[in-house]
Amino acid sequence: MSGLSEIARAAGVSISTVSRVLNRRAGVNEETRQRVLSVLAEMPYTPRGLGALQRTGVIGLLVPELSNPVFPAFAEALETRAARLGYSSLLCNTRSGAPMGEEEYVRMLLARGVEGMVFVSPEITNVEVPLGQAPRPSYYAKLLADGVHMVFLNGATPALDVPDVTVDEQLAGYMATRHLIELGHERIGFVSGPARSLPSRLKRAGWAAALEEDHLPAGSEYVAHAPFSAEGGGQAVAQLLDTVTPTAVICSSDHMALGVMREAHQRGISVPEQLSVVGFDDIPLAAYSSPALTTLAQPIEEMAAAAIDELVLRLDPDRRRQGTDNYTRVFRPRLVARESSAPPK
Amino acid sequence: MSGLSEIARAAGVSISTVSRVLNRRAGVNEETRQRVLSVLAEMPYTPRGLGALQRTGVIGLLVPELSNPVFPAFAEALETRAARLGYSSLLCNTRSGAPMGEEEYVRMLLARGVEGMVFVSPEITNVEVPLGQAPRPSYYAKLLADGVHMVFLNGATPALDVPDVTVDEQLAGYMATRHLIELGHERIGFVSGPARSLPSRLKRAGWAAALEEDHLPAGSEYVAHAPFSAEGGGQAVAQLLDTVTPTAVICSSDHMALGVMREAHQRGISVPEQLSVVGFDDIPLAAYSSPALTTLAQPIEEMAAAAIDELVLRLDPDRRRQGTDNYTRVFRPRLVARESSAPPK
DNA sequence: AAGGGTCTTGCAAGGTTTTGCGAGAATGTT
DNA sequence: AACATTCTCGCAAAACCTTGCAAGACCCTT
Repeated sequence: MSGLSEIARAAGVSISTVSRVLNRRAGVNEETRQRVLSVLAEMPYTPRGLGALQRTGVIGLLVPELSNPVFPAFAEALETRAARLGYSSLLCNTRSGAPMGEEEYVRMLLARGVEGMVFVSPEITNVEVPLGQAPRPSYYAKLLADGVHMVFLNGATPALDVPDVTVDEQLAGYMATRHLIELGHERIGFVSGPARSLPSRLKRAGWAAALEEDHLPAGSEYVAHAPFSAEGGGQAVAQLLDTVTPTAVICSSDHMALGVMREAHQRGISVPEQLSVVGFDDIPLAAYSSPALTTLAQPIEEMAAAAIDELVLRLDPDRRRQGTDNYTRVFRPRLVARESSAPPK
Repeated sequence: MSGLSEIARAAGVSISTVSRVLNRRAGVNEETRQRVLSVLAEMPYTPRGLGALQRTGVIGLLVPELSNPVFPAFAEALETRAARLGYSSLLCNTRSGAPMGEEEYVRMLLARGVEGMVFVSPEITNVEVPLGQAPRPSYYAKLLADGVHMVFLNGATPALDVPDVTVDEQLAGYMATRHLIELGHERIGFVSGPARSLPSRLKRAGWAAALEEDHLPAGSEYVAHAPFSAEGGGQAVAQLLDTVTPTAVICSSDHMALGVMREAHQRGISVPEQLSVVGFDDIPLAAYSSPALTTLAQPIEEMAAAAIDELVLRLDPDRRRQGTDNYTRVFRPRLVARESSAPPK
């Protein structure tokens, strides 16, 4: 949240020059312009006095993609809740195009005068860092230091004092696996998202814990990594079917689970008779696949409400939380047993 | 494009009062507030600071909802194309909450300094106006007069000189029905969206035309209206199955078609053996249902590219289209025959 | 009817951004 | 080398927005 004067000082130019750069006016040397722009990249410009409506009633929502239906579902739930509290939402798809990363979108939103933002499955969860350790704080720390209000949804990190709302991924992995074990399965694969994804690693931990309780195999040969997509799910399950021939798999997302079921269908493997499939998310369409998908539901509405409420609490000067301490809410996933899981033949 | 002082003068209040209204501060009489707001509706407020930023590189995307996966798909395609041309996108879900209508979102986007916008299936298509007649121009005309750049995607109206990109809905209805006729079906129902929806009415016209060519029944008893949702599809097909017992149905959207297939499944009616189903949109998940959905594909990528290119053409002063004449591009839908359609038993 | 309280609104001070203007630097011309 | 032209960029004034404060209006109580 830097005004014109801070940026001018950092760039070693006058306020006027910064103003000219921002307004794309002529009369600024290209070299100077670049210097100002690079400073601007470091400290996002948020007009303060003029035009900078402090209470704009607008918040930003950042989702990583739109093709997995869980993100539109979260977006809609967040928007609905925000609208009820008098805020309108600007939605940004951070992986929409190569040139724009999450960071650039944040800067753009700040310049557009959003009061705060909700990050859904933020970039910060994609890190090659052992479980338990804290990843590099990256630019979120800077935003935080600048007093930008934000909330993480399904993507916390202990390194940052940001309120976060998440579903218990590890418990989800455990519950899904437990469900399959109780049905009598003994070879249970994990169709996982990329290895760098923290949620996938947490789910795997839960999966392994459940299996080890019953002395069932939980080695890495039972885990196949692939991108978060239906195609990825198909690829990953193909790999498992070609090697360890599981009788059941759990998946990192419903979206991947749909790919799994399609691959099974194409191979003539019937679900659930020959292969049980458990998804994760409970996207609205999960009930509409056939067989209807057994899945671990994230309480999307409740989580969205919690995230928005927490953000608004910090936005609203009247009811601003006293100690803005690290606020974490963990939601329990809920098993929704439908048709895609059954005892093995 | 008015500053605070113009608005204050127009509303007959002081600048301070307008400022307070804009910032939602307490201490303004409700009556006064409404007066200011109504003036604000007439002359949108654009603070010098932001409004002066002529080339913000930001465009707005307005979609009616997010639960039907076709809209996220369009949004992502639009964003990707825009990003490639150096524009970042702000996405708004106009039906996210009761209080915010499309119109308010437009105003908000304008105040946030967007350069132009793409309306996907805009409100204007929801009108109780006979086919061929022009609906009331509504507030779009005012935007147009103010020089706001916009493009309609799947929602044109001849009354407005706005470039538009659409799929040929009537042809889609015709092609879907033709496909089923050629398979040998004779009782073909139409699971339609609400009667006020122009696209649904166009599809119905195509459906009726195909049926009448072969002297097959095309009466209103073969048409069931329901909201655009999976639940709606289920309700509508239930109504048809209880009355005219069609051997095949076409649907206003894939989303509805999924509901149709679920309802059939629950009634023990097998698809496609006992009921053929043809959807519309070719959402990414259509290939992942089972049976995989036969559908009429909208060329989403191409349409999105056409819409963005047209908008950017008008935005960019260098390559601005000379005669900004009414530009319309109509895309042909494409039949994607998958598993949900087959000859009747 | 007077007094006190609350609500509403404009004024003016204070902070922020834009812009006209001029000085200095860089480049071109004679 | 001297001068003219153009370009850059800061200064300072103007324009603009926010906010504390006080005056006026309205209502209720005494």
